[in-house]
Amino acid sequence: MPKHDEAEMITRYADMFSAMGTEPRLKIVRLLLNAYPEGMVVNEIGSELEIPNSTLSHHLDKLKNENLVKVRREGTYLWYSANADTLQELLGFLYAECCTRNKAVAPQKIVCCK
Amino acid sequence: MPKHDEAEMITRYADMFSAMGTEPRLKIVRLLLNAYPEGMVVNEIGSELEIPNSTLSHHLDKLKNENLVKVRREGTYLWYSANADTLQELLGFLYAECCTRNKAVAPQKIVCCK
DNA sequence: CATATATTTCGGTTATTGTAGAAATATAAA
DNA sequence: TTTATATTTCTACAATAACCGAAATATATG
Repeated sequence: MPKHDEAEMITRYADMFSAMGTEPRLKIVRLLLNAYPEGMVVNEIGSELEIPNSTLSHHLDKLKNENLVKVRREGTYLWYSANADTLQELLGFLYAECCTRNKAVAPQKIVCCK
Repeated sequence: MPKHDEAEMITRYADMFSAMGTEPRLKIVRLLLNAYPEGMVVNEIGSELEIPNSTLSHHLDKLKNENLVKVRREGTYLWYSANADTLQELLGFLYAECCTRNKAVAPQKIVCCK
């Protein structure tokens, strides 16, 4: 991989981790994974997690910027859902770093026997 | 799981993600995974990544606080190494969220065929 | 003990982020 | 068009975090 591409890659994954690196946002992602693949309406997320509208909108925006969630409009409502492709990338990155590229963690400790 | 334990768990994983959620720190973790299990001396990390001493010390402290790295002293030198147990936990958490507890991502997309 | 090297702590600045009330926009329905 | 509901944007503030030079501390060695 060319050097600047790798640098961009690191930046991108760092930004993804950062987006998940806050209690409210990690809760949002978990909630949306539970509701996968349909997702949830903003208002439902907000009342479930007790986050004010403007704050929630800000967090959703951050997650959307990192492609960790998707949005679709259905009439008046915006449905947010987890973006499985990006989560797969993130998980794949971490797995590769820990288990493949280096042998720090044994794959079977992740995949089975838990 | 009792409710407050789950809340603490979320906070803990959010903090871990946050610790990895910065370009210099993600680079440090990658570097230490490459050097696993021996690890690297602070100065070597700093010159490899071109991070000033005081800044590096600050980042290492954050990673240490989240147990993502370990330190041991050997004479004058401090050897930092990746903490495989914690990385395994983090990877396991993400895997469980995406692949087990919910079925957003298929396990085989992570483990093989990459 | 004096000196040298490794690493952290201190101090301060700047930048970023989380938070949320109030106002604005978007869509639907009456 | 008016009204109602959903969601975002605006604005501002407080808190946190990144950054790094300089000074302090720790350990080894002459």
